[in-house]
Amino acid sequence: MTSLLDSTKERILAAAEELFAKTGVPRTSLRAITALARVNLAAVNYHFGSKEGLVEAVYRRRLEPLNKARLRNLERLEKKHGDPPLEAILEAFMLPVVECSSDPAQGGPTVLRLLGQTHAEAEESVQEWFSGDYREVLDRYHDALCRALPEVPPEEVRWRLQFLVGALTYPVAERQLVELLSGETIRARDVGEVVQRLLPFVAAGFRAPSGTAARQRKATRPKSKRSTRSRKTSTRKRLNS
Amino acid sequence: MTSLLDSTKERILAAAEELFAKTGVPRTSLRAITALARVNLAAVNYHFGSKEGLVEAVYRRRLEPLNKARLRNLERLEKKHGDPPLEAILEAFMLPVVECSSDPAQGGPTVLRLLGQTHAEAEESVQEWFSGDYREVLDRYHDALCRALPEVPPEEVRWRLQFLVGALTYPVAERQLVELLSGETIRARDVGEVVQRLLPFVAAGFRAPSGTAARQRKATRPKSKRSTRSRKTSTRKRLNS
DNA sequence: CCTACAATTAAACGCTTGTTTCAAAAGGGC
DNA sequence: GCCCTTTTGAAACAAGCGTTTAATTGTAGG
Repeated sequence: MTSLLDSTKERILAAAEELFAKTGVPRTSLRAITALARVNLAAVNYHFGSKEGLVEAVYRRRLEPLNKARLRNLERLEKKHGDPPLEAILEAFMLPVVECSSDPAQGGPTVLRLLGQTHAEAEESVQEWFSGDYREVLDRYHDALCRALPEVPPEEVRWRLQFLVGALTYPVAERQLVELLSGETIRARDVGEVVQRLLPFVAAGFRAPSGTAARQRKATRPKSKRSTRSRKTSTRKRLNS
Repeated sequence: MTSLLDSTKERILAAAEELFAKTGVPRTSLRAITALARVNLAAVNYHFGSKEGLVEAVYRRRLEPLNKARLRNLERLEKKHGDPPLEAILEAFMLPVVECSSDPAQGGPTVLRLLGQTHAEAEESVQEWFSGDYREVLDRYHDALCRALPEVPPEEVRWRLQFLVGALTYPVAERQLVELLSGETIRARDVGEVVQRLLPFVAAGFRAPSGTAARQRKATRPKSKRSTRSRKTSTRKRLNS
């Protein structure tokens, strides 16, 4: 029983993580992993049972602490304020991503591409357990957000939480693609910058009057002349066609 | 030269699209595709040269019209108003997604999973040409958005455009995952609903005061009345720690 | 009818994949 | 020393992959 930091097991995990993040799980062969980790091919099946077992271990190692940190942050927040303000909640949700991606011991930047691939890869076994942990996180944050936004219907909050996840995951995971698409204009120095820019954006989004239930117009009126209602009807018209 | 609608070529494209969307490109074998399309295995290499050629054709068939529609919408919009209002621009960007996903002839719902996988799959050849067309779209919309939002710095607009793409792509592409995570609470009847809910969200986000430009003004109290401005300083403090 | 080209077919190619086998080496406990 | 368990090692396995070949069929044009 060797619990050294660079044991065979750990080296496999590190190599697999790197290659999974770079080229995706299905395109990464065990031989490429074991070559990079400088271990024997059979070691993967010995330590993890199968490739799928390795995949799950790789994801679990990173996503579990992330979700735990999110829950811990929220708990601490709710202990301080009874009902934390919106920005604090959003920050509690997003900051763990920054933390783990700036700490090499927690995986560094590669983790994020991994996170982004979680959704698309659709690795059956991963999504299974992942949805369990992750769902609890989303539920807890949904509750907190609903208390912070009493004027927004809970169903709408759920949607916006999904929008947040999308807006957070995509630019963070596909940074290189984003940079390619935006030329030199956007160059995220670190994930912290992404979050810092994302926070005001989603905070305002969460506070927006709900599109479906908005008979009320308490919103701050932008300088625009076009009323909020006029575009809505035009939207709905086209959507129903 | 058979240009029938269910020629071998078309049947391959349809089958490939379906399987790519369901299980991803690398996990979909040519044999599975040709079996579903009920054509010979060699037909793929005959008509598309290689698997990569098929992948590119599948993506191109859907994404090219989508991007074209986005450009066309924006053009028409700018002809009507000189500087279109924010919501109209966002709508012009998002609606083509709805249209193509509700029209089976344009691909129907599967297109969206395909779209979502574009980013994660990192299929080399696809991203190459895709980034060309797509970048033009993003650039044009960036210009329009900047004119609609003179108070937001152009760089910030670029970021927010990326957030929009993420928020649009993720729930739309991973609908089944989203539903799994949110239980019965969220059930998107169609993509139109997603867009309809997303529009007010991102519109408010785009209008939010820029987090970076608004350096250290007087800090109002965060607790007071949901002041829009006070949150920024507290955020920055924690992010810099 | 015949020619030429397009399209389809069945079979095989070489290669890579994940996994297994079995023997050798290493690591304590007594 | 020895024994037993854990871990590594090299080699092979069957299965699946994308691709190619070569023979066949289909379909106009002269």
